[in-house]
Amino acid sequence: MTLSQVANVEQVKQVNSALVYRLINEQGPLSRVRLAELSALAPASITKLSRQLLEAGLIRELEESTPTGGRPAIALACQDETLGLVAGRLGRDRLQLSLYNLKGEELANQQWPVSVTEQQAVMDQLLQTLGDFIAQYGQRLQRLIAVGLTMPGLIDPQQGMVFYMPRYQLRELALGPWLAERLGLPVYLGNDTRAHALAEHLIGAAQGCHDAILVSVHQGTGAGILSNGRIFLGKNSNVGEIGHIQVEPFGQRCHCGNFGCLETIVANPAILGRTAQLLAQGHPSQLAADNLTIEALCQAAQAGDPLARHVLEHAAEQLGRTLAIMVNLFNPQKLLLAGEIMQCRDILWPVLQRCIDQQSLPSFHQDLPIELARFQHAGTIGGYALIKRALYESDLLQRLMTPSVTE
Amino acid sequence: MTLSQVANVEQVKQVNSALVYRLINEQGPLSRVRLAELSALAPASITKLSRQLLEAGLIRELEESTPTGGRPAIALACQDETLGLVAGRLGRDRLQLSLYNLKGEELANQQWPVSVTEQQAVMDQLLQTLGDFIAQYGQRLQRLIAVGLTMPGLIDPQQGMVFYMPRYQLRELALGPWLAERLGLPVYLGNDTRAHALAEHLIGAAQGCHDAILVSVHQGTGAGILSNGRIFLGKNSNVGEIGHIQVEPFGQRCHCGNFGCLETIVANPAILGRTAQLLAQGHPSQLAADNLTIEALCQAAQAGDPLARHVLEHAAEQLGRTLAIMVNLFNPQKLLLAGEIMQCRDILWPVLQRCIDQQSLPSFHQDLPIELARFQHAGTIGGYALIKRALYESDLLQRLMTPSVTE
DNA sequence: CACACTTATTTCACTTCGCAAATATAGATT
DNA sequence: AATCTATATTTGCGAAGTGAAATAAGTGTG
Repeated sequence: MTLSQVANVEQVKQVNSALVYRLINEQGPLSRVRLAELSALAPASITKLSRQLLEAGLIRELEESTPTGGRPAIALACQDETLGLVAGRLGRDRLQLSLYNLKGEELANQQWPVSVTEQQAVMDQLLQTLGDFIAQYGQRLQRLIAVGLTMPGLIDPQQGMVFYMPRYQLRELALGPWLAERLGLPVYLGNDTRAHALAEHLIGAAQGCHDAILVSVHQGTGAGILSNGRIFLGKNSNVGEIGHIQVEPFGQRCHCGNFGCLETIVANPAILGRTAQLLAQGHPSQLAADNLTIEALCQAAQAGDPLARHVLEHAAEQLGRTLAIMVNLFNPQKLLLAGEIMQCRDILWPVLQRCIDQQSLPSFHQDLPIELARFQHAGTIGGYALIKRALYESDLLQRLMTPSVTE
Repeated sequence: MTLSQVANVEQVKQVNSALVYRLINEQGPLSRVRLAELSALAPASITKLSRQLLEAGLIRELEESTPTGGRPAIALACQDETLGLVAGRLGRDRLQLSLYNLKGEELANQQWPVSVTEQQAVMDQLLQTLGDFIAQYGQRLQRLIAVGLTMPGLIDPQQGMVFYMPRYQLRELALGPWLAERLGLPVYLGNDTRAHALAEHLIGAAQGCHDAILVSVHQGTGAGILSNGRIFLGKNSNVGEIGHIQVEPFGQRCHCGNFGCLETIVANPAILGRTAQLLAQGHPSQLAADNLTIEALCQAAQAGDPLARHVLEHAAEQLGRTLAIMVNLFNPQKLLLAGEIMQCRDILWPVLQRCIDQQSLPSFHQDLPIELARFQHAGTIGGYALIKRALYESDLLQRLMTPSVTE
């Protein structure tokens, strides 16, 4: 049962080079002296570490010298325009792929419908499409370092394994290693909402925020919980499936079998369903029953339509209760919300705020901002975040610094 | 903002010596070879580390030789009978102190009423009592290594600070350092319920269980959440105050100001209050209104008294909902329950089980045992757990291994 | 009883880490 | 041109873990 987190001397270097790399990345171009200050490492160590990062092509020296009294500092910056990655999201009916440089700029993107629903077929299409995409766009970068792939489903990011994704009948499939071997690139897998939260942490609205919660409302409702700068995953790596928290003991039956799950009230289909139902009952509204979309609903609500407002406020009420519980249980510094309905901020926010204020501990909700997420769709940015994190956490970085054995 | 978790070579040793110490502690007497296998360290390293632990008097060599074909192995065991600690709990109206050896055996215990309610007076009484207790019982051990003190209140264990404990008007008080300086011993502080959960993890019902939740129902309701072998504390170190999760939107007013908090239904005073109320309304019961205790309630319930059963089942229903939410949000491997009402296991468990089964994700509640905690009162064992953890996490261990500067 | 055999532990030479101090560097200042 | 100053690098050191070899301490065997 050996819980050995044994440490050895090499790991020290791994941790420190990752730290230096992260500092350069996050705090802009830095001189070696400044790095030494920030990292609390000795200048000599910075010299050694930065040399290796330079040799690996992960950072570069800038030319411009800042005018100080003495020897000009050489600023170190990340080599983040010529290095990049392929990020993908395998959604319920489409596959999106993007090429990012490490800076986070999207250099190319494309998407394809996925009509197959059987395991091997999906795997084949995924591999084929990825291969083609890399062949087509790969040379826009000097070097492609990895592939980050996200999907709505239960994922074990450690093993690169898809535990369960019903849409394509995936079950305990070691997709990561399978792709990695065939593509000749490291492949990182993750749940899309959790990866989205990570993206908010790294380059979005949760920057500098070690404890935050992202709630994303689309077809379902999911959350990504940042705790101490890390995604909280729990025993099975899948904490955040808040859609099936029961909020109405005698509520509607959910497809999961239980009653009154959050997803039966707060999720696009549920919201539209309830709207349609109320319309059919003859409640007055400017909405047309035949072309009901979230977009239309939001516009109507903002225009003052009582039915639209009512539906959204009802959803906000239950979402707010769930948020309040999460605030009590995770004590975050910030709440982020994503999803089409969030454009009705003016309608939703007051309800959410009231719920949280009334239903969570004062010391937990004081100064707790509720904000729009920077990325409103989980998209491919989550895949980018997976790779960025891997660089920061030294496993991928180490791979890039040791000239690989295979090539 | 320097997030520097910079690593240096010394830390490697700290981590490894803590690992070796922990292995010896948890996996019984071990030979050096076996330790090398378990820890994945080289035998040479084990020799060096174990020598230092021996010199510090933290472990000892056993005499008995096991009959193998070759040179007999020297078993290393923890020096856990002659080393010990003082553990205390500062409750709402009393102070309990115990002397434990490192094995966890209680060698002495005593308690005192605390009638003062003002900050300096409590501090003085605490210091005085601790000093006397140590003077009286300290020599039962070869060495007293630390003091572990728990209390119901908001604690910052890192700083040894009491954020907030209304009973004694404590607020942002650096009690740990204050006591440590005067007692000449390291003092560790912690919230009692969280420390209780830690005790369950280290020597109680959650041994070998990296993810578990303890819910304790006494005057209030609190939880200790073990995640990945550590107590989950959140940003302010106080995650687990579940008593103020709203479970009944239109419920009773709670002393915290909100309505329908869990504590207005599930907590000894709430349960007794509701019982009294129903009795007053004339509901038939064998209970006497004038001498209502949890003990009496439980006995009545087990004897089949309908009112007592009803009250307990109602509480279980709300507790179950809360547990289900926590299961969804933390994905534990085990649930532990503590408190006097838990003696009515036969009545409570089925309700809790049903709630969890109906209101949490199947993959999260499959094979999720609900058990009685080993320790039913938060007592002084939490203080013992704080010290034990400090030993395992290398900060206290390191202090014991370097012959201290002060003496 | 001497000898081989087996297993456990220690020793020793080696590499790596980070570190402190000394040294080199490159531009600004005088 | 000499000096100043902040920056970067080199050097030598101590401490970490490691692997191989040496040593220790028993058991079995002829």
